[in-house]
Amino acid sequence: MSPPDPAATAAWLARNAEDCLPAGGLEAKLRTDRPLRVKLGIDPTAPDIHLGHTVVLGKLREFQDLGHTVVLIIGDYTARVGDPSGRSATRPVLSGEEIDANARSFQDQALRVLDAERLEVRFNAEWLDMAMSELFRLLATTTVARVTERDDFAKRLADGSAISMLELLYPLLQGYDSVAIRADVELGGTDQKFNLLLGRDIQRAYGVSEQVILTMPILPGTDGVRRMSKSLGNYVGVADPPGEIYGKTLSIPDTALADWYRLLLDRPVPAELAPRDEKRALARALVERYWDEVAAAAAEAEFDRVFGGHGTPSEVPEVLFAPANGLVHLPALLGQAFDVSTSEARRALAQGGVRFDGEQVDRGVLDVGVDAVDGRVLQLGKRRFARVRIV
RNA sequence: GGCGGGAUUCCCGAGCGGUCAAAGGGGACGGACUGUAAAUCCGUUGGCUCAGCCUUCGCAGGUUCGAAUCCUGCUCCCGCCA
Repeated sequence: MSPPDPAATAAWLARNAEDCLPAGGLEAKLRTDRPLRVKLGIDPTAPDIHLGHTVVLGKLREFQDLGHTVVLIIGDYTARVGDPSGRSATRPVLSGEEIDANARSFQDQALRVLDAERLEVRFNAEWLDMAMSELFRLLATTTVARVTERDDFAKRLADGSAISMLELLYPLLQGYDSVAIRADVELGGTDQKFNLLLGRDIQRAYGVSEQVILTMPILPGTDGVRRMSKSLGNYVGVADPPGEIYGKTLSIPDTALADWYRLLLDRPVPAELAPRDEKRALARALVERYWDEVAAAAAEAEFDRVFGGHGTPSEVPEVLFAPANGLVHLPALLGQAFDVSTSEARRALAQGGVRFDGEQVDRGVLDVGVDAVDGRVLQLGKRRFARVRIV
């Protein structure tokens, strides 16, 4: 990338970003002709990295490849305090060990996208565990009106729902991170726009050079509607096995295809492909990225066999079953094989959702002879398989 | 400090003494269909020794033949006025 032209480089970096503010800011930073410090804050409560994260991580990687330094901030201090934003159950306070383990796991996975060179990992307990006098100084940098401008705060305020003090504080703490590490650029999803901008104000108040903010669009999850997130269960993890990445990708609605192509592969949907192949190509590309070509081809072949050809997977777990007086009680067998309740198993049977070697069990049948099941592949629905071994 | 609102099955949310395992939506699951784990349509969605039985409606008691629904006391949450 030499000799780099700052204007062109800035435009290239911002090409698929939602916002890059202030205008001309990134170009000016690049003109300083030194490695920039590019910040991303992460929350160590949910350690698994999914494709949604990779949109931002991929952008960080571009900065790295241009010679800049990525500073990953692990929000260990804030996690230790616990976020009371509603339903305390969803956000348990984590112990130090858990946070450390999560942070490590996050780093491992992040390295599937990031370059270990030019990477600095910092924990914000390093500077946030401050004296109260210093906290006061931080709090004095901003007003309530300023913070409650934030979209979601404004909305909640308007309809009379709860906002905790700590939530109000979060943007300030995040902004202080930027002061502490002297961030030149901070990345985030579009939902972070307010916090990132506030970071600039706080940096200014501390007499530090203000960061440029760059926000990336939010990747829709496998449901095609809501943002990809672990808690919504609509995510594809970068550490998922090839078959999972492939299958989950094929399950996205067609309407999400364009976003996935643009945000994950940085290219438009190939116009020459048939609708079905557009998605298969995407799924293959993603498996290749996190595994390799061999795994991608294998995942596709496996998928075609199991779902297209209604075959059984090449590898299925085995379940050992001890029949009572020569008969196999199917609800019991299903419960043992797939950890479903008896009632659930009965329902599946009543709905024709149980098969042996692909052959549907007649509805209403609850018991079968040993010979009818031993060594055969039991299937529940489309996705759960187990080879039965009578003992 | 005062006043008011609320806690329901995975989630949201109806219910206001029996017809309630509890409407509706979401999600999930199953079936059909198909180019896919897409879309669409249909069905299911507390547990069990399953035409019956058992356990659920914040917690603990009480009233009643009978309570998610009424009363009392707790616990927690939320808003408003100071």
